Amino acid sequence: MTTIALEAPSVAPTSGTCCAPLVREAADPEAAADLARSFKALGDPTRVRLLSIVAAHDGGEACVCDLTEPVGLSQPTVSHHLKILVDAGLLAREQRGKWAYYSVVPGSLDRLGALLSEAAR
Amino acid sequence: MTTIALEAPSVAPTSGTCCAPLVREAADPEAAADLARSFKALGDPTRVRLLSIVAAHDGGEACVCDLTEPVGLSQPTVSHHLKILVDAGLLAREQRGKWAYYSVVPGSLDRLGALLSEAAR
DNA sequence: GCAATACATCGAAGTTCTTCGATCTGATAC
DNA sequence: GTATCAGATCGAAGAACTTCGATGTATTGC
Repeated sequence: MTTIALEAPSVAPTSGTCCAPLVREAADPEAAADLARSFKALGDPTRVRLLSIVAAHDGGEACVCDLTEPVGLSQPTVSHHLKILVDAGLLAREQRGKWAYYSVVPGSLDRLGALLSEAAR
Repeated sequence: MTTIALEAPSVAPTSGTCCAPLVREAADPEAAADLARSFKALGDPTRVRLLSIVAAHDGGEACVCDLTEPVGLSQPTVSHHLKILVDAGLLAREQRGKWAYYSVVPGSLDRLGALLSEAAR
């Protein structure tokens, strides 16, 4: 029998749930919703690119003005996507002066990846 | 500098791309779209639950009739979600008699998880 | 104080997604 | 053959998402 314990994100700052089963018996709806929220944040090409660009940027951080041109979208749209990534716990935002610096939350992608790999066993 | 090579899914049956960078320099749009497609399939609570239930089911497979009641949705809706999971390369479909049996594609979740974990380094 | 810059927030328009009932396709059984 | 059952496919209705220009909010600089 496939007994796979997939932890809930805990990636999301607001998420209190932890260690909920994904593929144990029948993944309770709440844990499934938590997981889906995290994956939905990665389910848009623009957001994957933003994550990528931020991670590859000097110092591992970038401000909005660094990001609008590479993805070819307006500033409000980029801000919107960044907010979604922050809410998902994948990016961190730090205001310094009039700039907002975004960086990848250490371990956040790793944690999501571990959930999937663990689920596959 | 954060130099993260994130391979393209290759999880999707139709996907020909492989070994595209996610967070190397600025994730090319095509690779980002490929990745986003895979994650979008996991970006819905119902689909996470379906995946979970299938994996936890006896023999690691289940037919549609086993799935409608647990998720509390109509048969067309469940079929629709299953198709999305199959298209994403996460589930396999096998017709036996008048039943269609769905099972988790071995290694598919693992592969996605590895992409994320690798991207986190 | 005022002007300018960086960014967030606010509608609104267009698109996509989720869901359903109704219908169609195959396979089994008679 | 016909009836029945499992499941896919087909619109359609409603919700959610993506995107934008316009506006609001801080912060810097004069």
